[in-house]
Amino acid sequence: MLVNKKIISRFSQYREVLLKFQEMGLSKIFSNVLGDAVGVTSAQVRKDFSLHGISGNKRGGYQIEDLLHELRSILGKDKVHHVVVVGIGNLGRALIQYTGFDKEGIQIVAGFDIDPAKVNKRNRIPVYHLDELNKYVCENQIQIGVLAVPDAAAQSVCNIMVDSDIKGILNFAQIRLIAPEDVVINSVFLQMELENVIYFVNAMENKCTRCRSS
Amino acid sequence: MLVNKKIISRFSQYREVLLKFQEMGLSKIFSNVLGDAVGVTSAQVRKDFSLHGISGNKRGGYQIEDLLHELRSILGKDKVHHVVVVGIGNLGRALIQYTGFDKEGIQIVAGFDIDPAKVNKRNRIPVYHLDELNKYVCENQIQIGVLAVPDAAAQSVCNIMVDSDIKGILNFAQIRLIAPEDVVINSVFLQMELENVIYFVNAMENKCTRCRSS
DNA sequence: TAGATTGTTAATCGATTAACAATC
DNA sequence: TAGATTGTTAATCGATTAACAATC
Repeated sequence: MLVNKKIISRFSQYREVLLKFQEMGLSKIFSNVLGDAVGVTSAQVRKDFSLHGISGNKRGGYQIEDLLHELRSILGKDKVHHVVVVGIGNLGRALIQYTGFDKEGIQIVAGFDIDPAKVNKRNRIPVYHLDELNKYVCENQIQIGVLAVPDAAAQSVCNIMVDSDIKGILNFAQIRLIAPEDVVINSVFLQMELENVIYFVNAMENKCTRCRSS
Repeated sequence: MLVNKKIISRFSQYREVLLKFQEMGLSKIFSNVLGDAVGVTSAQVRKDFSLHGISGNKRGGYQIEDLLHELRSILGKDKVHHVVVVGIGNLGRALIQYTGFDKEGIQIVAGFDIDPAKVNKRNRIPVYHLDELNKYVCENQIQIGVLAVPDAAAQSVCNIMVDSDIKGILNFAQIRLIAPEDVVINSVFLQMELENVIYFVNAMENKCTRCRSS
């Protein structure tokens, strides 16, 4: 499934800004103000909203409360989302220990690993053996999973997750996962992100050298 | 600085595929074969290469060795890049413990934290106090840093990094960092990536419900 | 009403792709 | 030479933006 990350990232930002405006006591907002705050044009704001069936008043702009209500539901913040983390290596452990997701309605409820030594059911967030994933996911109706296993194991673990009826995977392995059409896969390639920085630092350096010498 | 992530991610993939082809004993490759392997058109491949001054032979395709040589230098793999990690929380610790970067010429050489309790100079990768960042970066001519501190501290730590003459930052804090034009900033918003998955799983579910009911 | 803002259509922009002349 | 592939130009596509009619 192909995802348009940009629009959802804009919605996240609209929401953040609107929450701040609301805190400041404002009740309505115009597309150009919101656009400025987020760094997009007013047309973009209006189009984003209109495509999602959100309408304002021709004269009075948009009601912040209405917008936030719609954004809550668009972004799925109207319910708590339970997430499992599969692969309790350094990254997986970091994710289950991070407590910042909770306030955004994302709750990491369990970890899974193939290594029995990592199993620990008495943690704040329990870690189970991978064999228990299917049962746990079914019983707790989990839809979202984070995949943080080594590259070599990623596809087979992905298959297990898909079989367990997980519908969305945030993948940290450096491979393109293959999954059915109806499963959402979003991959974060950390090494590539770092390589990106290196590439552009290099590129910039070369440009400057050229500038100086010319 | 605005980065075109797509092209560099394609270059990374070209490189991976070419390494495999080379291992299989091939010495030349056509744009359509490489394109197929990476999932892009042959025109894309040729354009990417020609824009970077890489040329092939009208009849004989591209020499794999030449391509790899160019890609090495484009991707900065012709030298080892030293990277520091600032902020040794869960994520920062995961990054300095991860050993997979090394084989790609990326070497994490030190961590920094404001908490004296996290300082430990006898680790495989030593952790110093943030106050020592400036000195360390100058002495070791570090250009690249990973920023993994809490959101509230991110901008001020970013400033410290920029002052120390770090030229590229991989940022994990959920804020838009402000930095001089000549500093490359690449941000990974993990929470947003997870929200993305949630959004599209929701969207897909609604679509299916609608399909079924209609 | 006059003025201002939305909602939407048409124009623009950038990136990708198709097509084909050049040429090995 | 005939055939095949590059390198590049023109066409296409999707996303963003400008512009403006509708209307509060």
